Amino acid sequence: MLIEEMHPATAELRLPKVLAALADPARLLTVRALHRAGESACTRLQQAAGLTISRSTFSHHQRVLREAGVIQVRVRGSERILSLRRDDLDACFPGLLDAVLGTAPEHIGS
Amino acid sequence: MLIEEMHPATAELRLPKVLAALADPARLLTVRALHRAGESACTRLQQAAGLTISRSTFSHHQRVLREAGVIQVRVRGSERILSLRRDDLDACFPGLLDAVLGTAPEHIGS
DNA sequence: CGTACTGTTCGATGATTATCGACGTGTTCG
DNA sequence: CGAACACGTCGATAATCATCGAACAGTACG
Repeated sequence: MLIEEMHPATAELRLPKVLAALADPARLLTVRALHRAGESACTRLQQAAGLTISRSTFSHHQRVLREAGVIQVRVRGSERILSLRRDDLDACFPGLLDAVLGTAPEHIGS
Repeated sequence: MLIEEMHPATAELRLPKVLAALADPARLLTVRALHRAGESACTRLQQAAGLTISRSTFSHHQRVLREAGVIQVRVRGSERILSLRRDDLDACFPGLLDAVLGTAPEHIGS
């Protein structure tokens, strides 16, 4: 059974949903790691982000980011390659992603 | 009984907490209305933001914004005057507030 | 003092969410 | 084909959260 990967159109992006997606520490680290890596498969990205959560939890976070329009997923073989929707985010929320990516580490952690 | 109003220091501001505070539609509208008004008391601000929620709920939102470091509260007579902590936010998260305030209305609503 | 106004605090409640393990599905490779 | 790998989905659980009304506290004003 092929399940269509949900990717909201650019015009459908909503700020509260994007902010909620970025507000979770695990997802925020994921996005920042994804920015450094350019693009990456799930397991590799989870390691790059330094997340020790279970795979099912990471899958959940990946879904939240995708449904908010923050990341994009494409399939390559048995892997899912994740990448930032940089252009779409910049078009809808100019400066937001840059602000999130540019924030100093001391203002990220607890 | 004087209750100390909780205002985190600038160095204590954390991005996930700020994003979570801004992620709620009511709070997002509040912040944007506060930007337009400059500063405002609770009831007036709630009206300016077009929020039809109860006063206790608005009080809750105001607390979340304050504890995240997004807004500032000072007492004037029987009123509480709310204002944005613009300089502190700009210092910790350059461009973030501008992005949130500058987002077009069609990407705010549902 | 008593009334009106402004706003907070206190449960209570229903909704959302982060997390996990178990299982299923598609892919690659021997 | 069969094993190993990469992920997603399901159901459950515990925690967090948005919301409300009722009660409370401080201020202004007659």
